[in-house]
Amino acid sequence: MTVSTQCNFKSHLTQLLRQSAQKILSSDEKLNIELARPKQVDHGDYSSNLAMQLARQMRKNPRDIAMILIDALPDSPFLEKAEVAGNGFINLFLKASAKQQCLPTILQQGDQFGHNQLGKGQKIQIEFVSANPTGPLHVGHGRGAAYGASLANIMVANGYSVTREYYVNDAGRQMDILALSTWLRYLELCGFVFSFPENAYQGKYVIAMAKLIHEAHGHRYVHQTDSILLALAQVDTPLDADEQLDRLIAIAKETLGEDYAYIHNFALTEQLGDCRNDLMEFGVEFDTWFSEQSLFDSGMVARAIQLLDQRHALYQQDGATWFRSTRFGDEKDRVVQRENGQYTYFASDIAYHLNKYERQFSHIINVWGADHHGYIPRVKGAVSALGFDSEVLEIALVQFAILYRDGKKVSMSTRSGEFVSLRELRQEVGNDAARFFYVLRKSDQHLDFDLNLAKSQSNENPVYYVQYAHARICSVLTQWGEDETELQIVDTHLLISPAELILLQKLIDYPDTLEAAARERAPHLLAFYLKDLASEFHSYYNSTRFLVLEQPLKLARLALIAAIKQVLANGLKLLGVSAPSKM
RNA sequence: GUGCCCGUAGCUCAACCGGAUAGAGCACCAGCCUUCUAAGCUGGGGGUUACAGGUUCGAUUCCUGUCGGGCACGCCA
Repeated sequence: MTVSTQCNFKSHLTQLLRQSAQKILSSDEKLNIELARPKQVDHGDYSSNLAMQLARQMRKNPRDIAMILIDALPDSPFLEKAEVAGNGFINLFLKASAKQQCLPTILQQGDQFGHNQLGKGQKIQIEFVSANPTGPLHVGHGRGAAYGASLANIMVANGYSVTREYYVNDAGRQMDILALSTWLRYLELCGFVFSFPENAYQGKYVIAMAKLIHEAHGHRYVHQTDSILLALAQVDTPLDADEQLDRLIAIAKETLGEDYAYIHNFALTEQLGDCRNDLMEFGVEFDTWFSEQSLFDSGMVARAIQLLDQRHALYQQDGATWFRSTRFGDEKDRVVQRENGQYTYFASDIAYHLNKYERQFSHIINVWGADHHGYIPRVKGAVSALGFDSEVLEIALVQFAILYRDGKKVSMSTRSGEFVSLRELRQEVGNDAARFFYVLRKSDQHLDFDLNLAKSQSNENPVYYVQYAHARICSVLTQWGEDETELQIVDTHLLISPAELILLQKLIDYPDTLEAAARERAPHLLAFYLKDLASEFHSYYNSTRFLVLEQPLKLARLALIAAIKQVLANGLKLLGVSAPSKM
């Protein structure tokens, strides 16, 4: 790959420094040369601390080393000058012509500009959202969705072959509680009176499902209600609330017989469909919806546990089967099969990860809510115990979004039905604002989501700032009225004002930013970049007129803003945000 | 109590795996529309990076301790 095809000056200059260092150092050791973009313009376009790093082993003054390195730099058509500064920084200045020649490249590459082959087509899996299908997605899930979807797009742009996956917890107790809740609401609709259990699902959507069943099938699923009504009436029992609920579930299963599966399946299908639809509208799509139940049906869970047993990672105690996760750094061992013979959630998760590894991904990224961090050692431990490289598995923790309404924290609980749904949020602030807002901070930081602010006049939302820059450029190009493809071949050497050179450099930074966002699994870097680029553009817009009389100057400037438009659109696309041509 | 994450301007957040004078936005103050979209721009004030030590040429970043906040510590999922 040549410099001009990607405007990749960073790697070009790194190569120059490496060659220079190799001339000086006789030994052929590995050099970690990192070029930084200095904050101040008089520190050059790129700077290196290489001389300081070498100071100790060479036993020389960093400044002296820097001088030697600069003298040994190979010739480059792009390098204007190299200076020693500060304690021994090497500051590198690009020629204006080097920056200018990138414009045609950007315009010709279009929506591919910034993309690279870092991933070399390696298969990578990103599993995200994976919320229990027991109710609507809430704003916390929204963050995981926005993060995962953006990260997936970014990885694709970096040359990875990405599988987006949603793990559907369709096998556990939570689903039973949903089925029970639905049936009880249904019984209410059929005229039965009782107090609905507090720890069952309270949401209105449960009543809506019950209504659908009632409308379609009348009283068909009432069956014999004596035992359930009796159980519901038994307030004063020695059982605690959870045990009560389990008892109700058992009664429901017994009473409904084969019809229990219908209610269960109906609720699952309904909620999963709602979830899928919600995400699709949010611009979040998956390649695979992986069913937990399928792991049981296919015997995968039994096979995984058996495999652990063969590797002597299990033992029996108190009637249960335990996994020796303490061997792998966990605080305590974990049960995989209960005294009653039932597998735990952890058991199916082990099977799921066995399945993931058997699919041979080079990287497996699990996007989890930060409340699951305690779960990491046991899952990684299980992976190691199965004989796989646990480094392949990465856990990206996403902190929850904390909602604020009228300056007060909104408490959220799915059970009580007191939460703000993702759908509600999207309707109120729009998909674009929600997507951008979600990735506007580091994923492992708490996100304070001020509903009033998000709902209020949108000019306070940074997404509009970026979109506005795009729309302004579109407007100018429309008024120019000529064919944009002409701009791919214009002479750009007239772009020499400070603002123009800053903008050119900013555009050149885009591929580096995209690479860093992938390497660090950090979409927020892209969001911040876009804000910066938009800021530089708005400033330029106010200081410089584009549609001037001089043809060459006009074309050069139009080429510049057309390239800015392209990069803004490319970045927004990766974040799942639209790039409007009018606002 | 134990473990993990975090603590940066009044508020919300950055800071490119240890670099140069710690940066934006919001809010506040003062300016800019007969010229390509004012959802914009220009300028200004605002900091002992929670605190105390340590490591080194150099620390917001790494180590130790203290204080403060979040989360997790089930034969739940």
